[in-house]
Amino acid sequence: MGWLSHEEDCVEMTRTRSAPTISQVAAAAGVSRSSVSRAFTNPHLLSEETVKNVLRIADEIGYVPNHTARALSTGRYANIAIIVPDIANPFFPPMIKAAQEDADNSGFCVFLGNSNEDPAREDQLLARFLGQVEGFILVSSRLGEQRIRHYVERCPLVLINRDIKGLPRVLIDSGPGVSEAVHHLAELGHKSIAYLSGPKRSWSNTQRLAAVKKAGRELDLKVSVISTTTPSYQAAREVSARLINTGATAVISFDDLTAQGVIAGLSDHGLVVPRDISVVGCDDVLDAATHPSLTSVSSRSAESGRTALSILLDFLRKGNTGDIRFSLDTRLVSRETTARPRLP
Amino acid sequence: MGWLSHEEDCVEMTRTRSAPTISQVAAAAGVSRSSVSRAFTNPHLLSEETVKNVLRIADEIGYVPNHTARALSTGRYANIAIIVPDIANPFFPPMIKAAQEDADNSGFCVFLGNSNEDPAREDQLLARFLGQVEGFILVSSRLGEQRIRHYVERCPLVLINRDIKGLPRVLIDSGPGVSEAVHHLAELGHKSIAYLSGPKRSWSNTQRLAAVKKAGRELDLKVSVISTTTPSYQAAREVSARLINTGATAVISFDDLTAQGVIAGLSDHGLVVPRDISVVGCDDVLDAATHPSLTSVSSRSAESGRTALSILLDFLRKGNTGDIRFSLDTRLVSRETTARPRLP
DNA sequence: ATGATTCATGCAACCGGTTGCAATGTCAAG
DNA sequence: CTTGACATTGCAACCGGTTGCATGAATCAT
Repeated sequence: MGWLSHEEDCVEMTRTRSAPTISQVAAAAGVSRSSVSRAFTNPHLLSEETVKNVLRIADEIGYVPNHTARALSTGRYANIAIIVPDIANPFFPPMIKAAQEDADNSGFCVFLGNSNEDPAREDQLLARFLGQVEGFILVSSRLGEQRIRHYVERCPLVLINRDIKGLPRVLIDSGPGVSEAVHHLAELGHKSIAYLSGPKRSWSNTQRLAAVKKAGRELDLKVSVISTTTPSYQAAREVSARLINTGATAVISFDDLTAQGVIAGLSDHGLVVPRDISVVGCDDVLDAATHPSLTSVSSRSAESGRTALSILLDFLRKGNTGDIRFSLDTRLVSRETTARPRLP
Repeated sequence: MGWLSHEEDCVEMTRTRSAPTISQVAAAAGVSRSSVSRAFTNPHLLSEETVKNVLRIADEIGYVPNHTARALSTGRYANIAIIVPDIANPFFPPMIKAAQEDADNSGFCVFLGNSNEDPAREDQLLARFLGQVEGFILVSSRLGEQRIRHYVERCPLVLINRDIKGLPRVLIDSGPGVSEAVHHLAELGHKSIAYLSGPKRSWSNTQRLAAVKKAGRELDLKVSVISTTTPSYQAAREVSARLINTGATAVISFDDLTAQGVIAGLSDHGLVVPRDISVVGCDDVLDAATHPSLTSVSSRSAESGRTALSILLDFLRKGNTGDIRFSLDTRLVSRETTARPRLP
């Protein structure tokens, strides 16, 4: 490991040759800059011959229209930004990937911002992107509503998993899936379950907690709630004692990561999943790739990205608005971490 | 699920108010545009009083310098682009996250491109970003060497996991880590191990296979090689019978995903990891987040991102560099899926 | 032949900043 | 009282495109 220098064949990175400009093409082709411009953007305004000629020369010189200059004069940046709390959280990549792919197909480039769950950083990112994008997708934003509204005045913006009236938003509604999970547990014979809570201020957490409580009430189950400091694997692992003390025979955890933490924590106390305790995750980011494979509430993360992007592009094209609130429901994916409770 | 419209409180997204410009600030402050510009970029050229005054007025009006306009006139875009084959592959997000974070701290915005393993798409992305970035990080590029060199002439570029002479590149060398894994198994007392192979033509697979064989030879272990059709969880799960037939008491698998498949497959045959068979993964994308937590060869994906970024920024600041080939070695992260073999 | 249309192209202003250079003012040294 | 050095500020050109309007030529109807 280290820095190696090869003297042989030092092609290396030299100072970058500056790109050919529209003027150079114009000069070489013997036409005005306008004509070159039009050859690229409005060829129907020019004679076929001129267009062909200009394009040929441009190609020879290696000219490519400068995105930035074009953006400045037209105001159409052909860029959008996606800001997420944590790229490394497996919940987000499928979403980013889907949105990015669709943006790409519409000729848009996408900026990616990682707020690290920090509102100040998120704010800074927004500000930095503001002058060079046509729109934002803000995922699970931690930013205050006032700040968000501030940015909306300047630039179109679509929220994912944040519910603010009047702003276009896509919400993954854990309700149905979580409710289904509770029913699933009840059917297996569980009487007492626990919910391992995520970040207090998170919209998803609120949703999930409410759904667990509601379904628990309807089915006459005992529902205990356990909180962690942060929704991490380690934090979840460490609350297992409290979890066991509740007497619950099944746990629904805020997300898949914490669910895995729970499984490890239970194991630390000699308990085996699902024999001794059943565990359900949320988001289904692991597919079936763990053993035992995790029963989880599917999150449709990719679809949310696609949907948000299409709302954004629709707005950019048609100016259409209205109070858009798109809700994606979820369902339970039943796998190997849930089973009948042990007989007492 | 579906589109809901609330008539009440339709704040909605209205046509965007255009941002205040430098001229407006200049007028309001009674100074020239140059002075406003300098108040933001070279305050030391102005009297303290003027600076204070301009900034105050700018703040009142809500003026923020336009990134695009600035980029056009200075040529400093303060943007870079990262292009990866597949965002959803858990190997990449930590890398992207690390690079993005450092870029952020240096005032750079980052574009993210997803080539979907498709050279043509990758080429298109490069072209599209070209006019608005100061540099590229190209990860596991699938592009032909000629095309890459073509772009390097136009714009600084750093490669990750692609070895082209003369271009700055960061390579993750699985050799040491895999070798360490073999030693680890040998120390535990294993005499016969297996390598579950990944894609035949993959550079990483070749490297890993070679390292296993070499270390096995040195330590006088029996090494069996098992191939799968594709390196998926399911495929790995399905070869467990063949695996068991080799008589190996430990397996090193191409990556973490297939390692998990192996664990599940062994379980299908009533074997428990690590009691009956030890398993080692590669890339360490799961952290400790599974149970039992996976012993794996760390890939240092985040570090590779950080390193590539710092090479790029160094170049942007200081200019010329030599032929940089930065190699990151790997090491074994020993966790819970490896143990002494059962006594025969 | 003539005025009206249409087509192809160029001119010049503009997008919103930055920056080299010149102009003006201030102050201290000679 | 000059003179020169230095600090402040404005002027105007420039970055690389786009686009409304004007121009001139060719086509067409009358």
